[in-house]
Amino acid sequence: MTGKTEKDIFVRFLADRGMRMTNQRGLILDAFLRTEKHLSPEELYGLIRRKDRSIGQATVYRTLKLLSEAGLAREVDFGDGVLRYEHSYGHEHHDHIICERCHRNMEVVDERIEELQERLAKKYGFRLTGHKMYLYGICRECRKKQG
Amino acid sequence: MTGKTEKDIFVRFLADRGMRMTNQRGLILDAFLRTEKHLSPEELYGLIRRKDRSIGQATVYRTLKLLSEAGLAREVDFGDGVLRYEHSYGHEHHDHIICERCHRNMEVVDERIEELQERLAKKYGFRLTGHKMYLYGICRECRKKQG
DNA sequence: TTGATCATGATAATCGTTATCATTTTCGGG
DNA sequence: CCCGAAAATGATAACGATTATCATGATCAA
Ligand SMILES: [Mn+2]
Ligand SMILES: [Mn+2]
Ligand SMILES: [Zn+2]
Ligand SMILES: [Zn+2]
Repeated sequence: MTGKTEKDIFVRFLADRGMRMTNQRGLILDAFLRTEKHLSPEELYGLIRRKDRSIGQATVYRTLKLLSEAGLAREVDFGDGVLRYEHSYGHEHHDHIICERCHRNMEVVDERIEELQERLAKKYGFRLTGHKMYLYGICRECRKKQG
Repeated sequence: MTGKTEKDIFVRFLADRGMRMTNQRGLILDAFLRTEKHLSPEELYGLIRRKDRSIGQATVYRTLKLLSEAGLAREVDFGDGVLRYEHSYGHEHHDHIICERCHRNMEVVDERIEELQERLAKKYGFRLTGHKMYLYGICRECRKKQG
């Protein structure tokens, strides 16, 4: 039952802060969970709009921010000026590799890199709290097509 | 004589594209080279303005973009919505570690990480063309001040 | 039921950046 | 030098993503 646990978490998160679960927040959470992609608020707004014409885009922005704080979503910044969100609950940390031609992207992890990042930070006197790593390249398919 | 070689490079870069070295471009390049910092266009604009009240900010934006293409500057995106530029000529690639409290930042490199990134990309069928890695943490000074 | 609180959607505002365009500067022949 | 094409500039408008504002509507607990 996808979404059951997540909805519970969200409801609790909201309650803890004196906020309410609403119809709109439910719709947005559902649509978000149903879509296994890195979604921009605009994209999600477009999806939901097809079901409910009355929803406002401000609410989508607001709710995605809330989902992030609740630990259900995670912000992803590919560096193209648009913020995207990915599932966070039950999805381990990972980094991304993005094709510069077709923008196809994959999720990758390398434990050795993670470990070395930790050490690197320590070496410079920092307590590491997080990191962003984006690899840019040309994917196999695009290389086949031309050079 | 800081700036001599860089100016030559810029002049040649411009000439190759049928563009001209101008007074403004010279001023901007000088101020950029004189400042050893990650500079936003606004900051640079502020600096130059103190010397020449007549300069336009559009010219600063335009020129920084040109300097990037000429290989003299490099864009840096700390993820706070402002694009910054750093020296590129004679400055090897490096990554950054940023304090989330005071925004102090350091330049760091780990050859083992660079190597592993290369392999990771290959493993997923990508030819790596570049990467962005930003480590976020709390610096020593900030940890001393409070927790 | 009823007021207090919270959420919503439309819209204005913000902010960094880019586009537009009239004006100025530059440059290479005459 | 002087000219006209080409390029550059600066003021300003426009842009796109996001956030703030605010009047209206929904929800809650007593
Ligand atoms: Mn992802
Ligand atoms: Mn740097
Ligand atoms: Zn591709
Ligand atoms: Zn600090």
